[in-house]
Amino acid sequence: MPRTRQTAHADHSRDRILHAAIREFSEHGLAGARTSAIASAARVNKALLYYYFRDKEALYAAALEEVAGKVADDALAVLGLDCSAGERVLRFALQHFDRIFSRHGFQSLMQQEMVRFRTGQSHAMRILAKKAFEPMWDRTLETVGDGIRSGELCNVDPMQMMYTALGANVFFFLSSPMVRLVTAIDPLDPAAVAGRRTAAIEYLGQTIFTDRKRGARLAKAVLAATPIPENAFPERKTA
Amino acid sequence: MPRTRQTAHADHSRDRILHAAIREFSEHGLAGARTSAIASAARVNKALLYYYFRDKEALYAAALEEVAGKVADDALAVLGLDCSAGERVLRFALQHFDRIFSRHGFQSLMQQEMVRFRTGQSHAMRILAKKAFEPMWDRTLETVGDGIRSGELCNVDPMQMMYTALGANVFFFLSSPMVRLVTAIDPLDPAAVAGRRTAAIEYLGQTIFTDRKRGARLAKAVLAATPIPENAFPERKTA
DNA sequence: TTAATTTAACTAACCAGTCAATCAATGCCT
DNA sequence: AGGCATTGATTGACTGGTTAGTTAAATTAA
Repeated sequence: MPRTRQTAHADHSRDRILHAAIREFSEHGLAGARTSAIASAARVNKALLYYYFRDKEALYAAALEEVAGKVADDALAVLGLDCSAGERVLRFALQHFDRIFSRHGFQSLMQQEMVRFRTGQSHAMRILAKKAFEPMWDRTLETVGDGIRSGELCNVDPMQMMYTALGANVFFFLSSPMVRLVTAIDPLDPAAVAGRRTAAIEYLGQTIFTDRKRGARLAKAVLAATPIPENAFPERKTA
Repeated sequence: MPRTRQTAHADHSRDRILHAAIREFSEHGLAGARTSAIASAARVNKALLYYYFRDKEALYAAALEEVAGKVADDALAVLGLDCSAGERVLRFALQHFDRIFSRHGFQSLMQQEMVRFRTGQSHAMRILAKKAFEPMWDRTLETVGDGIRSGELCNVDPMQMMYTALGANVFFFLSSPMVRLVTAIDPLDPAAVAGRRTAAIEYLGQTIFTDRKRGARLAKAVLAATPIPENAFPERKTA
């Protein structure tokens, strides 16, 4: 069907709502988010939210889906790269780090949803799992498996490997507010982030490859080839 | 001041409220928690909450403080044990794992608070940092430093070591709802938890000690000496 | 009696969600 | 071309239910 100028403009509104929602939900959670805040951030009347989305929860689900979709697309692109399995794993971990840094709202949303899901009140998550995480997961295990079979990677349980690799990334950002309060260091200072980024990937390189030298070399190469992305989703100034 | 039977009973009510609050807040967050739900879970009239606590936020702060205090006490006890620095670090990491498992509410509460703090709307956190986390943190760095100086532990940045060790624990539990949906495995099944617990500590033993054999041996010993605790805070049955 | 503890009943504010009305393109008819 | 109905997009004003927080009275222990 042909896009008229009107429906194009409408899409634009819908989009602004969705992105305002991602921000608001990631900062305040489902219960804490205010629909009026979303509307005004999107520069739109509150009733318009209900024109495009059934209710608050549907908007929340749409926000989650948008985020998960982007994450999965990015990840699949990296895992489909034309390089060795080991390098793909390194790039995957690096992308994971960079995403949490540059789009912290995404991570925040997912984390909150995990907690909500755990307490047995989330339906959205099932959809996300099928649509975004399952393909990503399968592809990751496949890649690690390839690496092990070819002898490039150490023969350890791929799942345990992922816990270590991704857990360190998540925890670094998760703990940063507390670390900033307790120590004199600000872990989110650009230099500190860059340092941790390098440390995490080099550490992974030295840990998962059978040939440690090669792992270290690859880690350095991947880091050199991948600049730190801009923070696309900066914290809002506190009023 | 002498404890009368009346004030003892009062403390009991206050205590029930506090623990009901920990549960409710950890499951629903500050905004999602309902004061009436807390009151009825504590088998108490809602007005009593406001007799003991100024308002919802004060109750939330008290819940956080209670949790952080317990965590810090437990941790300091382990770090003060009469054994080698390396063993203390292993025990510390194991205790961290066991705490997240057996008192998931604690972890959930802390995580939510980190997000809240990050968006610049938390005052409670500053108090926690000084009261609970700073002593714990100092003591941990001290212990790792001792281990390095005595040659027992590898000379790596203690902070990076902690990110790896604790991050893996947090991430294992954080990701479990998603893993359960995506794979056929339930990571929270007792056997799976026990497996991950062993893997995490043995991995740490093999990674941070200069003498890997000794690290592996110590890890096994510590695991053997520490039974998995009961889940003191089981998930509520979903209605 | 007195002071600490506990409650039933109430209120004020807030907030998700609705509705009727308006606005702006698009196409149609003559 | 110019009016005119149609359809989609958007809004201001409203409401009903929920929930944090209050109050004044009742209960209990010492």
